[in-house]
Amino acid sequence: MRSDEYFKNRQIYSDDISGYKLVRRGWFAYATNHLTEGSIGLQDLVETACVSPIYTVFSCSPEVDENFLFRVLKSDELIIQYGVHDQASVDRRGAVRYGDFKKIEVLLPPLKKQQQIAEILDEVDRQISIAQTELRKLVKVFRGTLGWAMERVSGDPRTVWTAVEEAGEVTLGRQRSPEHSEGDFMRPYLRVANVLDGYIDYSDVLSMNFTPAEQEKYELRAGDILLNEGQSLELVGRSALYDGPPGMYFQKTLIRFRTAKVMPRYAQAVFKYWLNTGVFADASKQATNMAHLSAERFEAMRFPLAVPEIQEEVIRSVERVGEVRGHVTSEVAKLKVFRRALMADLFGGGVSAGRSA
DNA sequence: ATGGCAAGTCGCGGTGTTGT
DNA sequence: ACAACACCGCGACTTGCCAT
Repeated sequence: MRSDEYFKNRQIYSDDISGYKLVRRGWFAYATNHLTEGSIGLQDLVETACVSPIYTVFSCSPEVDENFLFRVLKSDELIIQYGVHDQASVDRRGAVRYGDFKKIEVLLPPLKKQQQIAEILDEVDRQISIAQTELRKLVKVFRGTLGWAMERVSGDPRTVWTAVEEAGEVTLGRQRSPEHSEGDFMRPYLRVANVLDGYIDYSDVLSMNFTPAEQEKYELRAGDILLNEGQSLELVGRSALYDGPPGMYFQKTLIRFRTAKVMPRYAQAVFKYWLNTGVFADASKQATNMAHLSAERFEAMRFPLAVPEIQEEVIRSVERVGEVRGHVTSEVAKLKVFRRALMADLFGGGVSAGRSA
């Protein structure tokens, strides 16, 4: 994409671009020292573009469909190949010289077949992007629904307003420190990176040592709500309900809210509403490069104790939207699997082997 | 000892320049 | 033109000082 679109309000490229390389429409360019990260592209925006001299520029021969080749060059399989040819230098990353790059072998079906494959992949990608647009709309619907539900809460005369600390128990997690990085009681713990908007991501869980006494204090129970204590202003207060098994702990960048007075899912909806409407942002303190909602300020926030019937109403309306969201999300996941299977076929499919570049 | 938060580190997606 | 080397800005995450 264009540099000035990617970097809004600042110029990244040199003032003098006379040394830049030209890339015609249909040509490829890859960042010589970042190829292992998949930094390769097909120029299809304008007749002629230019890139920093660090890029290697090439075009393909007439028996190769560039859209097809682009898909292949971007595939996981080839990105692994790039790693093999990467020559690391002192710096963070090495480079893949064109001399090595051009020797990488790829399966090359007849031109007609290449075009078919590229079309199918285009279609799958289009479907994925439609579903993702749908998801974005649902996020708005969700906001609206939640806002409406919370109005019901504040409009109900039976709702009692109380401090967060009265509505439940607020605890900060255990701080990380080198002395806890090993020991006899290594236990998994959650941190900011795991607590996303409304759900917990377990794909990267770290562990540290928790003594039995600490385990008692920091163990999570189903129904606990975890909130981000500090981060950028928009992310402070992002929360999710913990519904996993015992044996999981949490770190100090998270605040735990444990309640017996209201339904946990209702409480999480309230926190989500606070996140949406900037209530958390207002309560946080912005330091030089990080915002913090302290446990103290959180405890003092005014929490609406709605009657059970209204709580259930909030949970139901939020869940209805959540269900549709779940369907679309799994649709996207399926399309991605389908796409991967197609690519895998291409690499294990035993079509005649050829060479490109 | 606890917890608030300033400041540091590191990864990532980018960028250049210099010597041969 | 290529190979090697070097840096930037930002955000995510960690460290550890300091006040209570």
